[in-house]
Amino acid sequence: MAKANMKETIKAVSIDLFYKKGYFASSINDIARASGIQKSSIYYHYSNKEDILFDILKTTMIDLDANLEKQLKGIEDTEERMRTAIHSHTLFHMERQKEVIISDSEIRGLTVDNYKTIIKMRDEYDHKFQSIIKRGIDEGVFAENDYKILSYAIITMCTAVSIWFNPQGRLSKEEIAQIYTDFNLKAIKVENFQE
Amino acid sequence: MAKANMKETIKAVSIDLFYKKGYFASSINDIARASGIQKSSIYYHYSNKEDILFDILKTTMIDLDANLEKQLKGIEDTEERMRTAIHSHTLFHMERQKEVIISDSEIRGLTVDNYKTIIKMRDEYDHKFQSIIKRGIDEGVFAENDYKILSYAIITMCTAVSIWFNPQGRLSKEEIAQIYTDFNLKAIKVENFQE
DNA sequence: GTCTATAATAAGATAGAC
DNA sequence: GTCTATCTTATTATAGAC
Repeated sequence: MAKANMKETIKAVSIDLFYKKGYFASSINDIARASGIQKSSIYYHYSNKEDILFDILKTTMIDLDANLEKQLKGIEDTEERMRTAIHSHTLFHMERQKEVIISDSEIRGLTVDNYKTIIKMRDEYDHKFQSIIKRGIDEGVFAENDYKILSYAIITMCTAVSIWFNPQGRLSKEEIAQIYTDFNLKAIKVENFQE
Repeated sequence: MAKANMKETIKAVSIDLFYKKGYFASSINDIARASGIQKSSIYYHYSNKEDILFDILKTTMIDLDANLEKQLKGIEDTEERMRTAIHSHTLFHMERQKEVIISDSEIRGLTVDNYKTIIKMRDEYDHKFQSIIKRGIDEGVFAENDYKILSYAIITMCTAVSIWFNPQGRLSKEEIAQIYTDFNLKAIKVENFQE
């Protein structure tokens, strides 16, 4: 943590603190000390505490969405798009564990305008999952069901991997993402040869 | 909110505030004003702020577990036990929406001993799901898979219903619990007549 | 770009009267 | 069981020097 880019240092340190202690329990002083500067110096880089939180939440959402778009690019088949979306979402929530946990637990720390910005980005992201599920049901590859409820169910399950995932655990990120993808695909697909 | 039982009033008011604003963002003063008393009077009923949080988290875990045990009582068949466990867990997370959201987002507000108490209760509860899944796999009713990962996946999905559930929404609690139960059962069952 | 010093406020908690 | 008054400390944020 040299002084190469202090703003990035402050951000990285804040991600660490907000993840461990929570946003409200972390003070500007905590962030300053962990960054190796005085608390007043924080205000040269960020206009206030909320600004740091907003920066974290915004870049996380941008990266999450960019990640999804990149993975989906060129894939046409609906089932394959669903597999890819679930896999990419799950993997991201293990790769960026700290930031996504902050994103999910600290949105209340934002004032109205910033809050609306993040919620809007999130809604647009969620909508992409809903479109795929809806199309799958229309095409008859996915079983008839309430596509909104299905999207909430799948997204929240794959988001929550960030809560229990342990980088030192038995299974690799890739293995877990694969189990999650198979699990959800099996649950939404039409059953072919059944009773 | 009469003065029938001020301790219960304080608790109910705190559930409301912690749910809306978060534990750290809610002050003793906020709780006092919403309860209709002065902030010093809070300390007659609770020894400190954390004590209120702990009371909420503890009773929620006790009720959650009691609810599961009550529903499972007398059911022997593994698939039926799994259905019941998922259904009861999901329903509880809609019935007690505010408290479970606090439980999931504010455990960090507890000091070490209290934290350990809640985590232990939670682990014991989770273990009951793991046992059912493990037995189902051993019996050949559920598909071969990592039973721990499956338990995390299912529990976190059904827990997260509390985040998006809207009491004024299109579907009833019962309908949602049914969709969730069917979804997860389909995902873990062995496929019988497949390719 | 970072420092020291300080303002302004709000927090959790206690003492003691009624 | 609830009140008023107060202690102590921590917080976010700003002013101005270097």
